[in-house]
Amino acid sequence: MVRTPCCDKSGLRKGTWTPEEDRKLTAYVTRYGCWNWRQLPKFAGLSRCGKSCRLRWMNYLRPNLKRGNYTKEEDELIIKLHESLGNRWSAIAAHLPGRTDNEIKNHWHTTLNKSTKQESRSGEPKRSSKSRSNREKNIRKRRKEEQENAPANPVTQEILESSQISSQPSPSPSSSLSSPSSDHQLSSSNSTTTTSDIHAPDSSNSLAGFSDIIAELAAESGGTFWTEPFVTDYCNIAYYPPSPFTSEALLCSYDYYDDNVNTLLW
DNA sequence: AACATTGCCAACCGCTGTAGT
DNA sequence: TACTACAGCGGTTGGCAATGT
Repeated sequence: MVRTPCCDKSGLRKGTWTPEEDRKLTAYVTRYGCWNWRQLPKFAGLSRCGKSCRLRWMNYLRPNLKRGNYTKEEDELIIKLHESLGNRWSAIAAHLPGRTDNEIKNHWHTTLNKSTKQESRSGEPKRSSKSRSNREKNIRKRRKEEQENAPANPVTQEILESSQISSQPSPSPSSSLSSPSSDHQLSSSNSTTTTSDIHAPDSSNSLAGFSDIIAELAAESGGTFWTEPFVTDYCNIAYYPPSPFTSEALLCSYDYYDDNVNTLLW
């Protein structure tokens, strides 16, 4: 993960998502769906690439995501599925509602992989893949520090690089493992997303009286209020700007959110 | 107390498959 | 058929907290 708050060449933000960015993305996707990840950040007022937005939504902001400890049953299921499916994490995730492929993958590499290896070769001095990767990580770290501290002499640089032991694993035939799109049951991204696909806020919620608040906020925030999704600090109300599909702005309640999203938003 | 190592996991990168033209 | 754009996948990275020395 690249957490350092920085911008890439094209001015797009990278690294950790801020609560404000989360709010904007959540507000936009829940209202309009992910009709086009590439274009979405522009309309949602985010300085992120579409890919990053998609990942953030799928792995963290999406409603009904299960977070926290894995149950024994889940662990057993993952191990079993991994035996039959291999590293097809999205296919495995399809069997565990509320869990994302990324989360399962992390869990596998940090916990399950270790325990399965321990079982398969007990007696042998154990060296988990994780600790190996950590050693490699430290080597990389030191190497990086050395390079940063090293004088910018191209010859020295070349010698350093040529003496490096590659810590990169050999390329795996990941392409052969790529799952067909039919596996992607969790996919919420396609251009034909309908309003019923979207967890649309319940418009029956009474919002009378909030228009004044919104008008006030609009005055306070200047022009940006009308160009970005906005979540008020006062109540479970979000303001949505016009989308590419509708010219009407909308006020919506967040009451339908599950605990995860509520925690994030409030 | 200070430093080193390990574990966790969010996020990025590069590649592939698919759909549209 | 070839090309392009996009979504999605799996591998990898690296920040940070916890733990060990």
